[in-house]
Amino acid sequence: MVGPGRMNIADVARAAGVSQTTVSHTLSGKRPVAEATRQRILALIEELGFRPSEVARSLRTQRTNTIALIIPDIANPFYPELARGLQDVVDPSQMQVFICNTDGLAHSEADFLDLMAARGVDGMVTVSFHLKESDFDSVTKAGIALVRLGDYADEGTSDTVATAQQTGMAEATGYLVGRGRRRIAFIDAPHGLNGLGQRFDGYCDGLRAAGLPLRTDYVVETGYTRAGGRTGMATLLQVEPRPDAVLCANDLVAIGALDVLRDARIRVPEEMAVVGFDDIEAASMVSPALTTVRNRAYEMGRTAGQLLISRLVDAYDGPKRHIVLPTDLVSRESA
Amino acid sequence: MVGPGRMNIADVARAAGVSQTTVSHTLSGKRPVAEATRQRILALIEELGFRPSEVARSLRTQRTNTIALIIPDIANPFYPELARGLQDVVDPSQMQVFICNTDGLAHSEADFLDLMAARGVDGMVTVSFHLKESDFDSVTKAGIALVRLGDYADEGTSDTVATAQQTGMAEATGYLVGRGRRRIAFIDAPHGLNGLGQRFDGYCDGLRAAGLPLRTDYVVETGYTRAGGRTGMATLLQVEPRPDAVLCANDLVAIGALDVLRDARIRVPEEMAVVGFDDIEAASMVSPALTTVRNRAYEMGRTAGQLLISRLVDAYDGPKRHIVLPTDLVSRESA
DNA sequence: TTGAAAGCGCTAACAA
DNA sequence: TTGTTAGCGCTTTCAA
Repeated sequence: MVGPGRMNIADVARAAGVSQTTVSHTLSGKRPVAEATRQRILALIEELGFRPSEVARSLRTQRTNTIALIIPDIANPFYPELARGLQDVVDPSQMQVFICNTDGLAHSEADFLDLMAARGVDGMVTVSFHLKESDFDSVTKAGIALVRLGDYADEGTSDTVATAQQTGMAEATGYLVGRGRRRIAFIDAPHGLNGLGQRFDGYCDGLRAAGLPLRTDYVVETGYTRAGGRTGMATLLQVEPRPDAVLCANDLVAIGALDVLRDARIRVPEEMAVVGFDDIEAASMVSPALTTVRNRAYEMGRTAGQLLISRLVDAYDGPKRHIVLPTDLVSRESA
Repeated sequence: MVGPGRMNIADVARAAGVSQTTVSHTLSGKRPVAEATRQRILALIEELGFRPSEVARSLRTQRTNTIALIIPDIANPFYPELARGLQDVVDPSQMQVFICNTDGLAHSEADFLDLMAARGVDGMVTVSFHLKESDFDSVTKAGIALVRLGDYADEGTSDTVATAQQTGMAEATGYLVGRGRRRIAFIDAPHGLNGLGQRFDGYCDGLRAAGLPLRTDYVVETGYTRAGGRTGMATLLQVEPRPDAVLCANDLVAIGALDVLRDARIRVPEEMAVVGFDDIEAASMVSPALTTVRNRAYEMGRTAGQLLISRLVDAYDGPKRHIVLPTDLVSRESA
């Protein structure tokens, strides 16, 4: 009540003339408390402004009601949506979310896994480029619920949420073919990382379905960024014959590509169709508005949260679940 | 080592044939440990994969090394940048950040303050619309370091970081006047909330400095969103004589305004100049690229983090600091 | 309907 | 250089 630290349950108990046990049960409702006592304690709690320490509670119960969201970068426009989806779903259970930015670094991804386990989070949601199945062993062994996001070959050992990226990109390719495009290029992001080849594979599928050849000079590999898109498009403009359409690894890349096309006064979509991937908020803001493959970030976050909640709150203990969210083509102006 | 829970410091001590104290000091370095013992313990820790429980440590030390970032909505493009700035600064001190979305609801703002205090966070960074000075009493009384973001009249009682919004908007107004605009409108967001009138005040200042009258039919009030910008601009297009420039409460609103202008085939900036506020990432992506007043989200986050670190790590205990970040006009195509 | 007491896993004062 | 022990603030078993 006074003193340096906050007031604790003992202070309340003393003031109410009962034991800590009774105060605890008044708060938790896990055992009946005489109505008069209950009211007295509640009034006192209100008056004193007492809130039990979550830290102490966590130590005792071995539950922290926290979740770690381990992602490359919250400032990348895809992830805030995802984070919000997760938070909205876990919020009613009074669970708080730690957000960890790995910047896609292998070292950092592994470190956060460790750090968050040491913090005693009840669950983790991860988007990782470098971690292998076995890197999660200590996490699952510690009883931490895990949901991995993205595409993984080794689906057996944790819940996963993925997007049908390959199908989505194949559809987008087909869409361009249907619009009469034949010289379809692809601006890709670095491969060799978890699940990132899927978009490229979808592009190949789409070409194959249309009986078009895969031209290696129509495929350029850059970064995930707008700057990458600029570089990639600049490169493609050197190729003869010039492509009449380009699929991009994500929207940021596509927006970079649009920059170059605008400067070069190449009309979109007449001379060059552009298709992105993700449907970040900015996709609808640029002009021409970006035609893109919708990758439901918010839905991914929600779904991951639901998988977590089912285990942490509803005590689901069945087999691992592997959810694949559909994409859909958002047809705007750029293609 | 086995059993249901994780291994603890006692397991390590037993395996090494020393006391917990020695293990603890080997980890913390707070007291010398014989080199041979130290090596043995370190090797054992490595081998067993032991990490001390942060929860137990927090209970003992009364420090959690966590910070709460309480904001309206992480999915609003201004806040991810801010969050990242904060995280980058506190990360080296091994501090983790809880992100809380209030959606600008008074109820929710107050709840998170309470909840995060109960979680024992060492610091808080808040962006609130509704909270008054006194609402933070229990937080500061609990010894939690506090940084409030935005503009406040009651600067005395916590560290604050603000943007020179009023000046920035006045400058933007002057910029338009300098370009020959005389019929300058303003699309505003709801007032009556902390600091939100500053942008409007800056607009008034700018008009006054140029000797232009404030026309009430040139000021429309909508929401903070792109949709709000659409509504606002649609309203302004009804006014006679039609404005030749419009300042917007933020970039999202400005982008909404651009939507309407594009549909109405009104040329920007020739027939109507548009200026936003914030310089979110999308501002440079739209076309015409948005001229806007830069509100350094990342810098705000960084600065807030530095203020926190100075108190939490460097034990600064001097007077409250009130930092005002300058804005600058980012001149692009829309004005 | 209530209380006493143990213990979650650490850290740090005190003792040797 | 190391160990013993108390205790952070709760929850929960056991007992009454």
